[in-house]
Amino acid sequence: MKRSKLSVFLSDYLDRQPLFKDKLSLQSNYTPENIPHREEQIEELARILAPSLRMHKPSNVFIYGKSGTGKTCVSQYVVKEIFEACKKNKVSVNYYYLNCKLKKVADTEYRLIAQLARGFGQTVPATGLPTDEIYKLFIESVDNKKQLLILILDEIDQLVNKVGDGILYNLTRLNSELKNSQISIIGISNDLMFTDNLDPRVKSSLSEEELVFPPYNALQLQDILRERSRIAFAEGVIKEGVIEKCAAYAAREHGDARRALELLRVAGELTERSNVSEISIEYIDSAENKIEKDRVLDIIRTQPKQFQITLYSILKYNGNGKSIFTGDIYEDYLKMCGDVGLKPLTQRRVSDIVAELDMLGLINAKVISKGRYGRTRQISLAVPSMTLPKIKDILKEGLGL
DNA sequence: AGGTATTCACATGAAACTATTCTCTGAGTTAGG
DNA sequence: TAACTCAGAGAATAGTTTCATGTGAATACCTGT
Repeated sequence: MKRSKLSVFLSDYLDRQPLFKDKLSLQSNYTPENIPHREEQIEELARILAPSLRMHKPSNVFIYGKSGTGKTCVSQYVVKEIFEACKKNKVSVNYYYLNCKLKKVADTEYRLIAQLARGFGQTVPATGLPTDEIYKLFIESVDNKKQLLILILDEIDQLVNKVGDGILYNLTRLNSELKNSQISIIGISNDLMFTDNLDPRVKSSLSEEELVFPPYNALQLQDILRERSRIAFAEGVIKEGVIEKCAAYAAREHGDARRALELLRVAGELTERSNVSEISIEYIDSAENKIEKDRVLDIIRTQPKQFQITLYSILKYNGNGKSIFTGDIYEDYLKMCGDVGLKPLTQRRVSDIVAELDMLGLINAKVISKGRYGRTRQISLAVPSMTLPKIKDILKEGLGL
């Protein structure tokens, strides 16, 4: 009697007290109305942006800080407040938030400007037009009335790394093209050294003001977690010490609040799934494992075939404890391409692929010199060995082996 | 022994190429008046 | 004659290839003692 079993399960599920009250508040895109331990930065940013209330162009701001230190959160919060205040006072201020890392949305100059133009009601094709045409469209749509525009560009370091700093130069120059409107830019960067290798002209005009967000320490993380968990979880489902442990884990990782919240959320999900009514410390460990495992498996699954073959070659060598070098991998890669029926890439490209796999954290690839015997990368796997069989399965499936 | 020069096996960079997707334009075609 | 179709030119973009140059240290080769 499968059916009754299932219905028992379902009604059981409904009878049980839910752990979560509002799970959304643990998701990374949630903006809380209260941001603990960032009062200073909020105040500073507000002070910088305040001239906009009088319709004066605020300075451009640059915000630095490691991931999960509340940069996005704070800037969105402050700008939104300013926007509301301006609306109340009938001051024509507008803002637009854009994450420059989003694939296919804002990760090139063309797409960034196109996305902005779209934000102001233009219909812009995804490709086909020259870039300066897009600039014209954007300027047109912004300049049709007198207004102040605050652009929040999140993770611009990624964009500039990819397409160069010309785009920032164009952006700062935009103001001279505008007759009625003015644009202020808030640039957000994870990379603390970002402006160091920037064109000095861009640097001086873009970072008129700078804000640094230090990482949270464990105690601050606890406050954040407690605050959120009050919204997210039902009363009393979190056992003693859970929050502290979450905070400690995340503090170890340069104080990333996002990680801490994710950890708590996944721990909650695991607890719920195993039919337990209280989140205990053990679940945090399994949550951490699960997050890491999911991340790795997901990355591997979504890689192109060429990457998968390369990784598979590395995997095959890994067992015997010998060090592996690019040359070995490439040889094996060629063979595998024959087996799978794919046209092999050049060694140049495979070398880049290995470097990218390293960036993704799937392998460790260190460039070493073997003296007389050349220079190469020393490669080893960087995934926990317990996930290896699963990875093999995914790769075999992806490659049709 | 100590110092310098070679040399290997790739790494790293830059530019050019390929293929795909998409717009715009203008010539040619069609249908209706 | 206005509306429509369709090919061709140009752009953006991602993924590669081609060509060129760089590089760290184990060895080979000197050199003077």
